[in-house]
Amino acid sequence: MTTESTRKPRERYRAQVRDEVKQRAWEQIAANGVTALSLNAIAKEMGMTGPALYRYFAGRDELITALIRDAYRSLADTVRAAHEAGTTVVALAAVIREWALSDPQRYLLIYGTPVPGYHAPDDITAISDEILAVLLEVCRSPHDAPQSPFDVFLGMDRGWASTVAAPSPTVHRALSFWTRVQGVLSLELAGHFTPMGFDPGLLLAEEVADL
Amino acid sequence: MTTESTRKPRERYRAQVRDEVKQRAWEQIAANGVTALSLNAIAKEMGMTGPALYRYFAGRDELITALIRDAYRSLADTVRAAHEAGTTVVALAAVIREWALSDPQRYLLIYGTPVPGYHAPDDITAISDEILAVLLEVCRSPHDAPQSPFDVFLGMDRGWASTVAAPSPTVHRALSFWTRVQGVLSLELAGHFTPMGFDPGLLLAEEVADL
DNA sequence: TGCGTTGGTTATAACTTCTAACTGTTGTGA
DNA sequence: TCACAACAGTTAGAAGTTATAACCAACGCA
Repeated sequence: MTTESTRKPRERYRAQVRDEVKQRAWEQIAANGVTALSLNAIAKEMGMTGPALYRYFAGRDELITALIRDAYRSLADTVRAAHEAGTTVVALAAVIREWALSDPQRYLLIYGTPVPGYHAPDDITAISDEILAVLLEVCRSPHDAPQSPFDVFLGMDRGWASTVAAPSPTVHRALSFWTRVQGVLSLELAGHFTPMGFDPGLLLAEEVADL
Repeated sequence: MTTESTRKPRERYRAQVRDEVKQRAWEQIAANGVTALSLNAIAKEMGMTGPALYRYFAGRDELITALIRDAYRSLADTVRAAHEAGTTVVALAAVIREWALSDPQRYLLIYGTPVPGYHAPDDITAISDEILAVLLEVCRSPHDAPQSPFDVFLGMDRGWASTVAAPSPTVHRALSFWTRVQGVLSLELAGHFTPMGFDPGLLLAEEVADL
C-alpha cells in the first residue's frame, strides 16, 4: 500500500492499480467478510470489466494472499514499533488488541478459520517469525538474567524447534502470552463476549499481567 | 443427526433426508472448509438435482445454521458428560481439545471467523449458555465454599451480566479457562504451532493448571 | 378410491471465477 | 521520428454457484 517510489511509468501505474484493488478489497472484506470478496465487483467499482484484474492478480487466491501478507506486515510493524518504544507485556497486549479492533476482519484473515489446503509462502512465514522474535524479546523476564548472544542465537536464528527442545522460561512466557492474547481476541471478535457485557480489555490485561 | 424415533412415514423420511444432507455437508466441510460447501454437489451425491434440497433447507444459510446448532449441541453434550463423570479443569480442557481435534472444521464453525452480519438464533445461544453453565460448575474452586442455591441462581438463571456485575473468583476462573482453551486451540487448529514442533496439549494443560 | 400434500423435476435468472482471443494504446529502441 | 513490441482492457464464453418458478408424479389419508 505504500510503494510510491517507482522507476518506469508503466510499473508505477501497475503498482498504483494493484494498491487500489487491494484497498477496495479491504473495504469489501471489512464490510462482509472474506467470503464476500468479489473480483467482478472490485473491477466494476474501478470502472473496468472483470477479466482486466487478471493482469494484476493471477486470481482470487493470489489477491487474498497479498492481503494476508499486508496484514502480517502491518501487525509486525505495529508490534515492533511498540517494542522499540519500550513496552510491557500488558501494554503490548493492549496494542495488539487495538490493532485487531481497528479492523477485525484483517485480524481474522490471519488468525481466523484457515482454508484446509492453504500453505503460506515463505515470505509470509518470515514475517510471522518476525513477530514472534519481538514477542520473545518483550517476554524476557526482567528478573531473569539478560539473554546471552548465544541464547538469542538459539531462540531466533535456529528456529523454534531447538528452542523448545531446550525449554526456557522466556519461551514459555511468550507462548502463554501469545495464546492468551489470541484467546481473548478470538472470542471477543467473534462476538462471544457481547452477551456477557464486560470489557474484554480488562480481562486481557489480567490474563497477561501475571506472566 | 439422532432423531430415529418418528411418527408418520412422511416426516420420518423427511428427517432422514435432512440428516443425510447434513452428514454429507459435514464431509465436505471437513475436507475443504465451509466455503466449499455446495448444495449442488450434495444433491448430486444423493442422486438428486440441485433445487430438490430446497424442500429440506431454505438455503445455504439455513443448512449452515443447522450445522452450527449440531456442533454446539455436540460440544455441550461432550462437556456435560465430562462434568457428570467428575472432571478437573485440566481434564476438561483435554476433553475439549480432543473434541476439537476430532473435527477441526466443526470447532472452527463455532469459534472461527464469523460472518459479519450473522446473528445466531436464540436456541443456539441457549446451548452456548448451557456450555458456560457447566464451565462455571467445573471452575468452582475446591477451596471456595460451595455455591449456595442463590449463587447458582445468580450465576446461571439470571444471565451473565448480573454475575459479572458482582464479580466472583469462580466467574473469573471460568473466563480465564475459556479464553486460554480457545487461545491454544485456535492457534493449534490454524496451524500456527506446527513450525514450532511441540505438543500443544502440554501447553494447554499448563495454561489451565494454575487457575 | 379420490384428491391434496409433498418430493423431485426441468427451465431460467443472476451471480461467480477464470481462459481465450482480439483491439487499442503506450513506451521505447533503432 | 517512427515502427514495433509490450501491455492494458475489451468482449465472448465455459463451468460453476445459489435460488426461484412452474410443472409433474407419487404417496398417504379420509
